[in-house]
Amino acid sequence: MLALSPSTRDGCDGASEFLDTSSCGFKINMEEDEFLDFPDHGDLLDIIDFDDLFGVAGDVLPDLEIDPEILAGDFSDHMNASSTITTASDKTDSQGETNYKGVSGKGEEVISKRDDAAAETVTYDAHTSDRKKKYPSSASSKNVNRLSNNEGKRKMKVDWTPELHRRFVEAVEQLGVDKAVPSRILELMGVHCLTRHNVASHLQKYRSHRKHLLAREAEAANWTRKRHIYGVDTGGNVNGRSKNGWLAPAPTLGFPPTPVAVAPAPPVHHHPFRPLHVWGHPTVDQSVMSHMWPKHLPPPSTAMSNPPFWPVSDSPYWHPIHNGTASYMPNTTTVMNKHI
DNA sequence: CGGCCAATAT
DNA sequence: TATATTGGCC
Repeated sequence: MLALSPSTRDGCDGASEFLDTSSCGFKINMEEDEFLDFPDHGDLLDIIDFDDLFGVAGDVLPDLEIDPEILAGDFSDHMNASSTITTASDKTDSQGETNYKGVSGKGEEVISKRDDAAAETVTYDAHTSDRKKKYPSSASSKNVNRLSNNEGKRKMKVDWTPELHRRFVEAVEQLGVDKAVPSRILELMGVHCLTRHNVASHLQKYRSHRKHLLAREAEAANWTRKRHIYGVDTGGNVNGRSKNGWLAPAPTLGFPPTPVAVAPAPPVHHHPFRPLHVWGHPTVDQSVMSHMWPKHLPPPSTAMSNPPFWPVSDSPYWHPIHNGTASYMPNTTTVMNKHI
């Protein structure tokens, strides 16, 4: 816990300062500290700022099946502690993606998933902020925390927090998925803490996920189509591939055409919520969403549209972005269901 | 510099 | 065991 780093310099500090504030939201975990672990206790909780989360969450909650109790009960406790957290403060600044809260909406995550919460929350670490100050200036932004035991092994593990990832995605979008290269991305992101390698790897992963998603999407489309054509239903097939919740209609991408999505998958049925993860979309989606639902600030199902999540297990934040260059067509994503 | 593969840690 | 992230190599 104390590893915060009095010195705070990993190389990150200086660098990202000017970026925008948000940049700093990321954090790095110390090697493997226990920080992340959320014991049941709630140490983390203390750290975390549910406040923000919940604040917004309110909207979402209703949709979700979260137990209010839990939230209320546990959280309240934390809250006090959370005072420090400034989670939102720092990062929220960004375009207003305040969706973090939305996250909480997920509900499940909050409670059980430590990953997300942890990640995010931790990210902002109260301590850090505290001591470091959240100014955009330098400190705050470290994605990387180095944990050095006394020894000084500063291994930093980059935590690709939602924020960070978001930035990453933005950059990629701007560049165009095809053209996005590590160095550029890095520049765009403005986060100097990261190394080319880091980005490259992430990029790789990102691409990979994207590919998967697209593939999945296509597949789904085909199936649906087939079904439609043949009039046969696949029955419960549902393709057994669902690692975690792949089949679940991702908010992000959902099925494209899905003409008849209705009867497709029996097995999955309508569970309260599919898997627990979420698929957040970084930016684009949001934009899109906004367009779609201009009236209400909060989109219909906010629950899904939260970017805050993590790579909990599958494809949390990886979403398909087409090149952001000019088109924001969510083609795949977003909107597909409308016609249903 | 960019990408991929392999290794390691969680 | 699966996944995420890092490091190294081409």
